[in-house]
Amino acid sequence: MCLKKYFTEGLIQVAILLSLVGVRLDVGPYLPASHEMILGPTSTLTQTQFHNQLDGQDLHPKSVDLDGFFTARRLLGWVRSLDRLRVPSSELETWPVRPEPDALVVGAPGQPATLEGGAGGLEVHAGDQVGSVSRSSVVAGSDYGPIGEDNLDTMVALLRRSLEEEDKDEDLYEEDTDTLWQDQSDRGRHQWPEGGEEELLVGDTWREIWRDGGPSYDRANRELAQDLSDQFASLEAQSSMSFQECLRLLEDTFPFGEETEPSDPVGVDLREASGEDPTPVRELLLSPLSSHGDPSLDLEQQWHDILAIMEPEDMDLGTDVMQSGSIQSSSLMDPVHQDVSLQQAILPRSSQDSHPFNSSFGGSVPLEAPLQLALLSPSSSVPDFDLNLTFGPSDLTDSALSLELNGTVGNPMPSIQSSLFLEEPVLPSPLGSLLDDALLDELSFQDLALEEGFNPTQASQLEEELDSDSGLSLTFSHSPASPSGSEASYSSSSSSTSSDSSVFSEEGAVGYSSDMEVIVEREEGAVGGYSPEVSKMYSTSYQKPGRFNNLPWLEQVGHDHTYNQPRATSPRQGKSLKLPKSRYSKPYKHDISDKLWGRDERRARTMKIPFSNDLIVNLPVEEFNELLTKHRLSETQLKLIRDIRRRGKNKMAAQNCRRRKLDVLFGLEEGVEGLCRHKARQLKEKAENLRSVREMKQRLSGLYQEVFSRLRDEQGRPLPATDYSLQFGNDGQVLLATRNGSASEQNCKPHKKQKDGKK
DNA sequence: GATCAGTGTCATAGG
DNA sequence: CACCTATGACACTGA
Repeated sequence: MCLKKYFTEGLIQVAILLSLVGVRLDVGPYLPASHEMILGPTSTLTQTQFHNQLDGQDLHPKSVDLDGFFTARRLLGWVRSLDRLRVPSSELETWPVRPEPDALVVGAPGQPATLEGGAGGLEVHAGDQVGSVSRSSVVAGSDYGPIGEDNLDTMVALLRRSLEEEDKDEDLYEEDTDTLWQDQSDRGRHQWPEGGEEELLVGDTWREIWRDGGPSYDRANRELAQDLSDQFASLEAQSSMSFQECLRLLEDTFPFGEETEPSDPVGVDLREASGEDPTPVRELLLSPLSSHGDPSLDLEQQWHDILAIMEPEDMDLGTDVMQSGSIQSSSLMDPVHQDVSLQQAILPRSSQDSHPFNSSFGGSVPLEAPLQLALLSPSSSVPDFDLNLTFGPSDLTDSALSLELNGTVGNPMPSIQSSLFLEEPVLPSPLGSLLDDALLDELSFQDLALEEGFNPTQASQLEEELDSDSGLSLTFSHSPASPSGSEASYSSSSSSTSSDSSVFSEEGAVGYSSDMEVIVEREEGAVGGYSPEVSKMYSTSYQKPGRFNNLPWLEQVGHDHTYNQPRATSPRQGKSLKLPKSRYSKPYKHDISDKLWGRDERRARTMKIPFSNDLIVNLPVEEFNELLTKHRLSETQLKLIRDIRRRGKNKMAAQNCRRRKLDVLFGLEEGVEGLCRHKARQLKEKAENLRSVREMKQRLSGLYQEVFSRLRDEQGRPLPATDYSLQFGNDGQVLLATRNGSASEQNCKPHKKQKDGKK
């Protein structure tokens, strides 16, 4: 686990570095599944996983894993956000490196070692000790402005310092890794592509590293640090850098071809590192293609090596994808398409479960993947080796998460930009549209919206996770480590309820079974004992494709647990009414029976019932009776079977009932929303009408004044509007009335003519 | 320890 | 009348 963790951290560092150079990448597939990171590799067999659908972001807010969840979520989101992180080359130009003689923490003048919030854009922490390996983390924060030279200095120095400290622990580390290396080198040997004489030097170098084990690998790490320093130094030396140059730097960085003196304890003098010509050796060791051949081929090879570094166990996979041309060299070389996604290059994956934090960390991750490979499965967990670039993720801050908020040119789904990355929360529809209508109204319908109780804050709070899990649950009913709902509660409570947990008796069908049942279950679970012919016999009338009629302990595997998820097809999705965290969110016919077989399954096994509970519950009554008659069953068994059937059917009925309840509630909610929308529309209409009336009044007032200005009394003097008023008769006549109420017919017709003329 | 949501189960009504 | 479904009520469990 430690090594795995370190590998992940190293991967993060690689991601950071690649991103800093401007290469868009996504290392998501290489990270362990999020729930695995949080709960450990065995989490698929824990109940927490069952309830906390992390990939679906359905973690219960009361979960004790929440902290870890958010930490991992933040970290994962950050790393995946690197997919969108592209530092323009012009920004790289502003990264001069000034050599610092003292390696440790030499922040900017007057700044502490930790440069959080400093003028520079790099945040460097040193000396985080985890186990025996020192770690340092480099965090680029968009809020910090351009990366300052001092900070870069610090980072480079810390890189070296980190490796120095690592040397101190080298003995321990090597001792720990010797065995691993043996294993890894064996595996890695098989997975290196056979290139014969034409193999690139970088491949050879790494092959040696793999074969030689830890020491060489440490050297490689040191060389990597050395190279990084060199690259940063050369960045300083270059006043401008094209993307291709950045790529070349990247290529130079990752071959690890140099062989430093073992006696040189990592801490190569920074001046030397940032010296004038750090590259000759590396150039000598670079692959012939890299310097002479087709640059695209070379780049592919570099990626190939990077893949080998990152995922030696999946080397063949990377090779396959590489060969399939998923890395478009042309696009790599195209400055416009420089955001090459490592994920795209390596393996496509489904949009759902491979992006557990999709909705929270932006939709920039490619969603078009048609293929899902099993990189996230425990069996293909990250290799047990340490990249030794030991940037720690523990120092990642939220500010770092705000990296590259808007620079997502290649974002295929910008609309799903995470609220975490956006200043303004994305309003869910239809509230969002409602607000849109309101806010866009020139009559300041924001007030209206607020009056309606819709404000952006509330609306954003209504935002809800969209994901659902894969629909596949790995809850094994026979596994003691797979509590899986009621069975879990039962198992865990069986000891506490041992008082009434006597061995299955006549009342066993309704009572609680004992610990012995658990034992029986464990022992018999692998046996199953359901005669296949039974299933075959009744398969014509009762067929549930994909079910395991004769392997009841496998029935748990294929169950659809998406009932725990919000209704994906509902327009209510992502809205209020927090009620439905239940299975009733989808039609629940005969394909349920999730967790049905908790107690009853155990009882049935204890009583040696020769067919599955699935059959018992779901067979038509005729076939059910036929089934009973074809087996010699005791009264106790028959009673249990009938109880199982009754309970199973009632359970389904209850679930349907609850689902209907929720449907009613959802319908009401939708009705309320519709009424709200209607009300908003009406209010908007009303406001428009008021505006229209106001406008007409103004026009009328203007006309009124104009008419008055033309009126004259008998002496030809203008009539004061304060003394007279115009009144309009029903017949269209216009009367001039005095303010005291007495109207006069004075100048009636001329006035009318005037008025009409004005019209 | 209280509270809550989810779930299973029972009793009962009704189709 | 048997069977099934629906639903209220209650208990249990984990969070």
